[in-house]
Amino acid sequence: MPASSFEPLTIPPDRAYDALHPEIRKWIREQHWTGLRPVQAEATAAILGSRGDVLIAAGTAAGKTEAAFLPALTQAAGEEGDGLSILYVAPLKALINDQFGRLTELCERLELPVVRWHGDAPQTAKTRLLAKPRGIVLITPESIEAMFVRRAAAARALFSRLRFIIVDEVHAFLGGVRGIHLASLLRRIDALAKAPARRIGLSATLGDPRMAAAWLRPDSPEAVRLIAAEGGAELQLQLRGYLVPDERASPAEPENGPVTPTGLDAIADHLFARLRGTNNLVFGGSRQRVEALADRLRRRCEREGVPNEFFPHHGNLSKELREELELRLKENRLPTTAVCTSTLELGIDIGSVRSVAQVGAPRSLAALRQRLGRSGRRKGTPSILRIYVLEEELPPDPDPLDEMRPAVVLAVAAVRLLLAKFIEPPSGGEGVATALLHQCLSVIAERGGARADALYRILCGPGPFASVPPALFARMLRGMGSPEARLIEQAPDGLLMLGEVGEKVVGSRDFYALFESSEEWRLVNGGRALGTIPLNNPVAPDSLLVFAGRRWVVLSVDERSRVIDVAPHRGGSIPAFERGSVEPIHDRLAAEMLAVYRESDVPAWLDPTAADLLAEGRAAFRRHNADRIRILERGRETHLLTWRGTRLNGLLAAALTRSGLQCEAHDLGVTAIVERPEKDEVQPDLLAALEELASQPPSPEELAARIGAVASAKFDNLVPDDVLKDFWAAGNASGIALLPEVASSLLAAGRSA
DNA sequence: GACCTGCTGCGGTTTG
Repeated sequence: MPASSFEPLTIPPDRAYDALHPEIRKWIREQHWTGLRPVQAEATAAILGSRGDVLIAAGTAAGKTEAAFLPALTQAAGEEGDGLSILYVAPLKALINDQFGRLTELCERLELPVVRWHGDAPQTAKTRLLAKPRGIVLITPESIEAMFVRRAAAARALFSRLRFIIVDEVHAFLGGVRGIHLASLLRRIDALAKAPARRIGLSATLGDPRMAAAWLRPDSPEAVRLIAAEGGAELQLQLRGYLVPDERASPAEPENGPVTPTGLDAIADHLFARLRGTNNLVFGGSRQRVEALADRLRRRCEREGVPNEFFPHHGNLSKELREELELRLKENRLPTTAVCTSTLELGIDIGSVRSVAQVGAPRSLAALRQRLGRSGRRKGTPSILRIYVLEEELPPDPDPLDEMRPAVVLAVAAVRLLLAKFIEPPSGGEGVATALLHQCLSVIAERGGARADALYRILCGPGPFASVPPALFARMLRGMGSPEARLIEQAPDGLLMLGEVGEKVVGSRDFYALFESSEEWRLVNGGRALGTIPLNNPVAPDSLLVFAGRRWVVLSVDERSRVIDVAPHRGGSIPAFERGSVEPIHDRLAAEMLAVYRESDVPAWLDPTAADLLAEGRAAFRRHNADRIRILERGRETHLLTWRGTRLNGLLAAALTRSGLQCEAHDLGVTAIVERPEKDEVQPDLLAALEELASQPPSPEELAARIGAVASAKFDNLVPDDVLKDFWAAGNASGIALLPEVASSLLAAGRSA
């Protein structure tokens, strides 16, 4: 972002403190702060010394919230009613509650009301605010949506004079349907106001700040002032490898038998030895593995006769159990290790931890960074990261891909990119159609009716729907108004109103959030809620479960209320949580894996087993000549080594179905399964398919028509089929355009004889 | 062979 696009600051950062409200300066002195941190001084200068938007990107402990609020409150102080001064938007209710606690005292002194506005927040404060709207509201995107749909008049009264919109954890809104939703809501808030409010974004460290700036202010991202701070803690790092027996080779466990011993036992032993006595986070990768690890660690404590200090934390555990653990970490009185999924990644206040462990190779550098940021936050203490990777013992006639030890190589590649400070850009494309349909219904509900041209103008200017052409928009509206859909209907004067089905959709409690939620069973022990498991998980009385780090026997199952009553038990099987797809890896991480295979240096941060596995993988890579040859045959299967990320491999696999091939995408590329393995050549149709792909690639529309499952987001089933395919085609066009190049390089590199 | 996030308004009852 060129500095020349800004007007000069009227306040230099070293004078920022003096520009703050006298009452705030007094408050700062009472906190015994030695002064403003650099990020806070810069942000104060930018917010009080200019009129533009500001993006603050810094690590977890840099004091970002104060950097935004101290100057914003300085301007809001003394403002009288008829509208809010500051709207703060956060992705989590817990974050809103944290900030509320930190702001109340200061706002009281400034005589500014501050109100929490989310589903669990007290109603009385909301009602009081509506009587005299002023001050600060802390809110979730879904509650903004609800306000537009249910209390349009209140929305106008609250938002018409806003000075600032502060968005916390901006990185959590980039590249997802929830971010599209919020961006659209911010646009609609601006439309209510006499003058658009300034926007302040708070974010973790970003790979490319320009993308966050474009999200924050789509019509002039170049004018968003960026304030960035690098976290500088020393990093202590180890990658540990574990070789486990091939579980497919061993006979199946009898039902209700003991939990299969795996490499997790060895990992649990190491975690027990290293983490006991301090606070730590262990990221397990899946809820099932979190449960398995926490269970092993707890039993380990029992065996040693010491108090348990290892507890699970994931999205299926009840709020009570999770908050108990969060409080125990924050209070820091008893040593505590949370074994978690990504639940403890975002900025809930749990204090600093001694170390972070990652079980399984990291697949996202953005997430790895965020996780690592949880340790080494105090001055002079290092960040400690341990990565544990499992590989299976090879069968007598192994597959070349297994021989290449991809898990260990992926972990090495991820650490190299971590050290190179690479962070992947947000992935985009999905959910645009769902969000646009949803916002059309929402605007019609807000206004009690709207003309098509007004809808287009309100929603499709600069922002998440900017690239939607009027003709496609019109087709979507026509589809929504069709006799089968009945989402909307047109009055004789042309006004679009909600139709019979539209009324039902908008009236549902399920309308406000744009992400899916499945119905789940509640697990209860003696009246105490333990958490939930998905509905598709079959359980019956006498079934055994491992949940919340303990073993349970099912006492009763109540179909109607979806409650499972359980009691503690010794023995059990691990619940099979809902299975989805794998977490995608980025092109750059796949390319780094190739670099790791090609080179021969062994990083000092590998333990002996990891070093052996890396050497084994590299030897297999050379043996298969995989640097030169990218088409590897093995019986029925032909591996195409693309060294590309998950998204492109998925498109390649889909494109090859055009020639009748069955393909599977994975981390090293795509595997085609051919019909007649007795032929000792590559099936001519695979080579022909690649040649055709190189010379005559499918158009995005053609590929969209071929793919059955383009519907993935919440309201996609309400979007007309042909319209949905056009949105999919538009979202994937850039990836599809790369297919000829990928096909050509596969062919040029050659194939195994 | 994945994870996470959120939720109105009304009428009734209870409580300070």
